[in-house]
Formats: sequence, structure tokens, C-alpha cells
Amino acid sequence: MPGKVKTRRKRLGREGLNRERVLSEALVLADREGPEAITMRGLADHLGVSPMALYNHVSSKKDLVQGLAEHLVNHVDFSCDDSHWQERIRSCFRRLRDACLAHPSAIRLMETVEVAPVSVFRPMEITLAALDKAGIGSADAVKGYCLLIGFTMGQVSYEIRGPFRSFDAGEALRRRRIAGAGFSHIERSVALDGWDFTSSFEFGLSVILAGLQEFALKK
Amino acid sequence: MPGKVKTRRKRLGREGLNRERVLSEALVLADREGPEAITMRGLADHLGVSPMALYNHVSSKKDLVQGLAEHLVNHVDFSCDDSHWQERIRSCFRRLRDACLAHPSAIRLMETVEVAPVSVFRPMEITLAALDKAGIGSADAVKGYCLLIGFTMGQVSYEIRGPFRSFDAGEALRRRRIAGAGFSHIERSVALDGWDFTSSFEFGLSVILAGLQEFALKK
DNA sequence: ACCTGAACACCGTTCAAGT
DNA sequence: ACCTGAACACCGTTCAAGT
Repeated sequence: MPGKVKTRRKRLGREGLNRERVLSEALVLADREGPEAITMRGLADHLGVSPMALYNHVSSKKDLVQGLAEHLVNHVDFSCDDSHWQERIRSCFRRLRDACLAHPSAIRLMETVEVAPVSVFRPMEITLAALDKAGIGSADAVKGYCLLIGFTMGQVSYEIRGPFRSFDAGEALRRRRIAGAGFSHIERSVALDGWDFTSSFEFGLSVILAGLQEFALKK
Repeated sequence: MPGKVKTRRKRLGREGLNRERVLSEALVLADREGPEAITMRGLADHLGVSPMALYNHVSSKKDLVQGLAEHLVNHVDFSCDDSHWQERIRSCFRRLRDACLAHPSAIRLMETVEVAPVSVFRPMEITLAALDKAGIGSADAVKGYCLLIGFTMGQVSYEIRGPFRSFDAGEALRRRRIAGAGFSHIERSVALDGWDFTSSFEFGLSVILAGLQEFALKK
């Protein structure tokens, strides 16, 4: 190969490294090469810098990954025109889900880290305000938020690494070990199509909002 | 220290190693020392065996962790006397949650692995059967299952590593950076008590079941 | 069939040194 | 203040060898 020379150094623009650059390039690298590509050495190499240079901007790999989480969630646009509380919530968690699904490798990375980012406070505030409007008191509103965030992130996590990777996963499923093992309802439902992660998410959101609605009324 | 001798070898009973033993001892070790203690070398040491001995019973670390996941879920008792569909579902996911919370380190480990265990088919079958009883058709029943499993595992994951580690986490929260940052609803709700993970889970389950009920009726 | 020890190609991080 | 190279104490896994 003629022009194939290893030129990894001198990738940085004129203005050197900083935390922002480290984080956004980590996201680029994760998106391109997968979560396992994010090592201190690999990221340093990608940035054309020695591994130890990173430690001037992140205090550890854990800090890097937490920073990545905040970086991602901080850039989500949660603005919404519709002021109806149900639509406000729907929009909020749709946006959150979209942002996560746009960077599955980064999400995988975050799942290895101990504490969720402070960024979760933004969707939390939005949800509490919306539920307040719906007439659901503070104590229950917090539980309502936990329901919504748990569902959304649980679904995302499932979508990213669960056994149902794509729409026609039914084939793969049937081939495994469920045949004749007493899973009749599963076998029946695996045949049908019209199922995908997004419509499943929308269904879940609607069911939750209907449940919250009813809860608000009967209070 | 007088009687302090390193005796790690010869821990195995008379009947050597096997997959079951490797998996159950991995669970013991994870419970006792945390997820980061589960390395091929560390587990081998715990079993009094050379690292390479493990490869006769698991094909890789990934296989070990997936085996651990199946081992855990397979031992959950999903039996339930109550035949009402709502109670059937409630019991199923309560049991699943309890099993996960009993082994947080194992759950953390599983989150690092690519594919969820086949074991998820058991709660899935139970849920589909219950929703069938409720009059919810196959296509929607699968979505209902996704809602329930996503919520349950999302909550568990959040509980294990989220920012609200214990009940009085409000203190820790207030000390961080939310003060005066426009999070008025959060600040208000952080003051109240009577919130804990279990009651939050029960609230979520009830809201979902109410939503599914309503969905079944209006169909 | 099952286990061992040495080796390989990696990790994250510390430390002493450079500018 | 920011970066470097060498080194340390780890990883998972391959391989050749033992019983």
C-alpha cells in the first residue's frame, strides 16, 4: 500500500487539549469503533497525544465516562411548544431516548460506571413540573418520574443489548431453545410482525400516561 | 500474626470443578467482594485453581457472566397462587426485582455483557399469558411485556448505581449543584420523606397495571 | 478429560522528568 | 500548566506441556 503511512500525531488543532475536546472526541471514537475502543491509551492515540496527557483533563477513566454521560445529556434539546402536561412528558422522554439511541456505545460505557450524571436533573425537573400541573403531588410525582426514567432507560438498555436486536429477531429466537419448552404464548407472538422498538416505546409511554391520568383523577 | 497462613489451594470438595460450581462460586465472590473482584484470575484463586482451569467450564469471561445471569434468573421462584392477571404480573416482577437486588454485583456484571440471558423468556411467558387473560392481544401484549421488563430492570439498575443511593440521599443531592439552578420542583420534593425505592417500584407497577387495564377495556 | 505454568498483548495509573 | 516515557501491577487468553 503506497500512501499508507501511520500518521496519528499532530491531529489536534492549533489550540491543544481541553476537557471538552477530550469528551467530544471520546464520543466520536466510541461512535465509530465501539465502547471497547475507549481506553485511555486508545483515546490518547486517537487524539495524537500521550496517554498521560489525558490526565490533565480527566482525573480517571471513571471521570472520563461520567463526563461523557454529562456531555451527552447536556446537549439534549428538551424544549417543547406543547404545554399540555402529557405532551410535555412525552416529548421529554422521546428526546432523551433519541439522544441515547444516537450513541449506543456511549450508553454501554456509562452502564459500567457507578453513578448516574447530574444531568438527570433536567428531565426530572420537567417531569415534576408537568405532573404538578396534572395535580399529582410532590411525593407521587417523584415516583412518577422514577417510573418514566426507569422505563425509558430500561428500554434503551434492552434495545442496545437485549436478545431482540432487530425486528426480525423472531427467527433467531425460534432457533434457540424455546421450541417445546412450555413457552406457548411466546411462540405464538413471535410469529406476528408489526413490532419494533419505537412503537413499543410509544405504547409504553401511552400506558404510563393513561395510568398517571387515572391516578390524578381519583385522588 | 500467628495462625495467618495463605491457604487458598485445596478449597474444592472431593469432586473437582464443574460449570455449576464455577457459576455459583462466582456469585458468592461477587456478592462478597464486588463486581470488580470477578476476574478469571481472581475467581480461579478463590476456587483454589489455576486461571486456565476455568476455561474447561466456561469458554470466555463473557460466557462466564452470561452463565451467571442465567444461573441467577433460573433460580427465581415465579410460582403464584393468585390467578388474577394483575396479581400474577405484580408477583412476577416483584420476584424478579427481589432476585436482582439480592445480587447487585452480579447485575452490574451483566450490564457489561452484550446479550440478555434466555432466562428472560420465563417472565415473558408469564406476562403474555396474564395479558391474554386480560383480553390484550398478542401484538400489544409483547409491548406490555417490554414496558414491564424495561421498567423493572431500569429501576433496578437505577437503584443499584443511580444518584439516589439511600433514602436520605436528599442531603447529598442538595449539597451538589442543583441549588439555585432553576430546579425548583426538585428542590421542593427533595425535602419530603416517605420515599424509598420499594414504594416507588410498587407505585410504578400500579400505574402501569391501571394503564393496561384501561387499555384492555377501551379496546 | 482436565489441569498447569509461561508467555503475549493488552489495561489504568504512578512517578520522575522535561518544557 | 501541560506533556512525555518508562515502569508497575494488573487483565483475558493462547499455547505447549503434563496427568
